[in-house]
Formats: sequence, C-alpha cells, structure tokens
Amino acid sequence: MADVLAEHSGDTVPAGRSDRGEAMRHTQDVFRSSSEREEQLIKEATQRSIRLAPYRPLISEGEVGSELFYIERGWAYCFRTGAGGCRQILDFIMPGEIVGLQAALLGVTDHSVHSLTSLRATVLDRRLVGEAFRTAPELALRFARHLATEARRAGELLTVLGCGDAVERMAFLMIMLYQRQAEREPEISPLACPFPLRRRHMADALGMTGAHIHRTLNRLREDGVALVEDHRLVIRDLPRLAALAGVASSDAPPA
Amino acid sequence: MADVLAEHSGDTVPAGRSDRGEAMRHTQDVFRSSSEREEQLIKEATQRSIRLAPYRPLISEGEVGSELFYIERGWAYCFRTGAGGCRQILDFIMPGEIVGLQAALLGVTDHSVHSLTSLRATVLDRRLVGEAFRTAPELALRFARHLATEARRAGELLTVLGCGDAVERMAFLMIMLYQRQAEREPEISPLACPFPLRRRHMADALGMTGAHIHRTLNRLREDGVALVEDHRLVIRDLPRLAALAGVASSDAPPA
DNA sequence: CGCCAGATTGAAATCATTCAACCCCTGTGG
DNA sequence: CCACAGGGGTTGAATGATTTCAATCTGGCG
Repeated sequence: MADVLAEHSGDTVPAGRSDRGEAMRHTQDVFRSSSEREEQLIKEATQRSIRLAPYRPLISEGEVGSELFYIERGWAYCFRTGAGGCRQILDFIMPGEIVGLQAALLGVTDHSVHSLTSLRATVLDRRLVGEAFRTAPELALRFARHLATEARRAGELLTVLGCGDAVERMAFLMIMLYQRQAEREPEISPLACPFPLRRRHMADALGMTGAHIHRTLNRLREDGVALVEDHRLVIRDLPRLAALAGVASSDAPPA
Repeated sequence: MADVLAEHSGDTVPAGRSDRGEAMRHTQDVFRSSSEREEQLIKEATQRSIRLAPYRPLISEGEVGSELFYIERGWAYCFRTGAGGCRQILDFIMPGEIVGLQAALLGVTDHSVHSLTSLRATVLDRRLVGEAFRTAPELALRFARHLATEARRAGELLTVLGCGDAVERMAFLMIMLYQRQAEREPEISPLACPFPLRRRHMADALGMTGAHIHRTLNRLREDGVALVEDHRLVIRDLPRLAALAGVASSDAPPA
C-alpha cells in the first residue's frame, strides 16, 4: 500500500522506477485515484506487505478472519474444490486487483486463493470494506464494481463451460487473459503476452484433463489460431480466436 | 415498491393479506429493514409495477438504459447465449431479490433475464444504486452483499459444471433451489418444494441436454434420492443428495 | 378430433477421459 | 562426469459418459 500512498503524496519515490512499473495505477485499479479520506482509510487499514513464491496458498477455503489482499505484482488464481477433490479455478487475479472482497462482505471464504507466479501483495484489514461504505462512497462503489466485474467474468466462464467444446473453452481462456493484460498495459500488445499457466491450471479452469488440454492446444496451433510457447501466448488469428470464444472482437459479426 | 413502503409506513394495508404473503420481508430481502432515508430513496426511485406471464423477457442482453427490478412474486432466471446460440442459465431469481444490479454498476447488461413463472415486479430507477452509495450506506452494503451472494452461487455452479458428472450436477441444482426456498420460508419444508423448471431449464443451467436430464432424473428417482413430479421437488434422502452435490448437509462430513 | 410442444426412450455417434507409456528437463548424489 | 529419480509434458489406444437423432408418447387446447 506504500505504493499507492506514495504515488498520491508524491514523496521520495522517483518517477518511473522500473522494478515496480507494473504497480503503476491502471484504469481498473481498485485503489486508483483516491480522495484524501480514502487515502487515510487505506493507510489505516494497511498492515504489512508479503511476498509469495509460485503455487503457494494466500487464502485457504474456510478461513474465518481472512484479510484483504491488494495484489502489487504477479498473478494469483482462486478456486474451489468440488466433490472428489477436483479443483475448479474460478478466476485469475492480476496486479491492481483486490482479493477477499467476497469474504469481507459475507464473513466466510468459500474458495481458496493461490499464487500463480511469484507475488507481492499488501495485506489490509478487512474492516476497510465496511469503513469505505460508511465514509468513502467512491471507494465502496469501486469495490462493488470490482465485484460486479468478477461476477460477469464468472458468467462468461460458466457459459463457455456449459456450452462450449474444448476448443471454444481454450479460445475463451486465451482471449480473456490476453484482453485483461492488454487493458492493463495497452502499450505492449503485438498479439502476444505472458501466459504463466501450467497444463493443470488450464485444465482446472476449463473443466478438462491435462491430456485433453494438450490435444486442444495442438489443434489451435495446427490451425494457425494461437499457440502457447515457453509460457507465452501468441495469437496468430485474433478474429478467429475471438469467434471461437464467442466474443465480439471489434470486427465481423459472428456468423 | 408500493408494498415495501406500505409495509414500513403501515398505511391502508391490512396486515397479513394472503395474496401477497410472499412479499413479506425475509432475512435475505435486499429491501429488508429500511431507515427513513432509505425509504425515501426507494420511494423516489420507484417507477411502476409490472406483471409478466411465464417465459417472457424482463431484460434482454445488450440493453443500454436498463432499469432495476425488485421481484415481488414468482421466479425468474438469467442467462447468457454462448457461441452457437446455446443458452447458459447463470442463476435463478426468487422473490425479494433485485435484478439488474450488475447492469446498474457496469452500465451494460451482458445477460438476459426471463420470467420462469408468472411474475410481479417493481421497476426502479437504476440511479437508486448510485444514490444509495452516496447517502444510504446500509442499503449500498446490502446491494454489495447481494452481489457477493450471487457471485458465490456462480462459483458453486461453476465448480459443479467443471467437476461434476450429470448426477452431481442435478443434485446440486436440487439442493440449491431447495435451500434457497427453505431459507425464505422456513415453515414449509417437509423435504418438498415448488420446482417450476422445465427440462430445458435444467438442461441449460447444468450444461446438459434435455434427454440426459431425463435419464439423470430417472437414476435419482430409482436410487431413492429425490424426484421431480408435477413441478414439485421431493427429496427422499437429503444426506445422500447433499453428498452428491458436494455440499455439507448439517450432518456427517463427506467421506 | 387434431394438433403441437414438451417429455420419454432407444441406438448410434462423438467427444473427452483414463490409463499407460515415453520423453525431456532438472536437480541430486555418487 | 555420470546415473538416477521425479515432475511435467506428450502421445496413443481403450473406455466411458454424453450427445445426437429419430421415434413414440402424453397432455393441453383450439
């Protein structure tokens, strides 16, 4: 949180330091422009900063007094474990986003969150949420919008899981993660982006097995649509990929 | 909304009229106990009341200036249409709930809402949401909690779609709808409840075909777990049904 | 009575899973 | 330096769950 405050108060932090470039505020950052009251609230709620290696737990299902996390750097993902120990990834979490809103509002956490890459996050007192609603309506509204955005993504994933075959599911995952990164960093998007998912994560997000993930990736690569190489996604035919995913791609209507 | 206000101001409405018994406030009602400020806001935002026959559109995907609906009576369901015209039901909506929060917060509606039964709803100006955040924090908080609750349900559905087979999916749907009704009306629950879904709705909610829905219902009935008869759900073995659905049923831990 | 939409059911086809094998890379200990 | 073990990743063949398609049945309704 030091970052957020420093950015607004402007003290001692040289502009454009590159090792925290991705901590710069983006359009969708929950802690974007803050009023004075918001800054105070956030500062008061800030507890400490943590770092996590990849694939480590941040929040565990069923925790009670869980805190709020602001992701500074790296990706995370949240998931539920269904019957039979099977894991369903619900969403991926990127820098500038908040984790634990649902738990703060409902009192219980029904999903776990793990780091996907190495991660830096700030820990906040969860009472920040209630305080925001009482005394910082703009911040509360951003919290609510963040919730609504997550809910919309969940609806999209639900739709592709319920309706789509393997290729459509994979196309959706690719487009979704690409677009989210492109929004955050509009400068760098020559149709390629980091894609730090292992087979297992794709499988657990899309309700498929690792083996079939692989066959599906093969198909997409052979068809010249997209490929994953060395943990990077390369999109070769964006309109076709978007059509497969059932997403409008600023182009021709879907048949 | 006349109902809500009447209930709190107590004018002219005889207590306990039975044709609107289900409009009585429940624990999860978004408009539950209101402060004076809330009442005023709600009254100002109230526009008109509407009635809908079953299977009629309430909100259509892509609408722009969509309004907020407070469901007085009857059920609705919201869905997205995925690639290939396939329909995915995201959630069912019961009396006392609000429809259109996501659209009010994000400005666009990415899903449609249809009535499932005959329906009575109150139409509210969507600016109520923004107003609530500015001047009625308790109401805003209930809006946010409602969003969070929907998001949680979406996560549960996602998990069962991604991880569960046909029987588990159906069990989940049954338990979920049963529990939501039991919460709203604790008095009537001898393990049976209304279940106004057609095969098609179950199919579209669970990502299966109508034919397979039928086979799955047969299995559950033959196994003495639960059955659907004449648009009512009858649960014969709640612990087993809950275990199938991967839900803790106030009883023995799942294996 | 005839019609139609939805429900029901069987048989064939399809998609995805399972399982087992193999490969490749990396880290580790001799 | 090499052997070895282990975790993914990659791939094929067999299995299984679900869909598709078509046919029949049912009940409501003009």
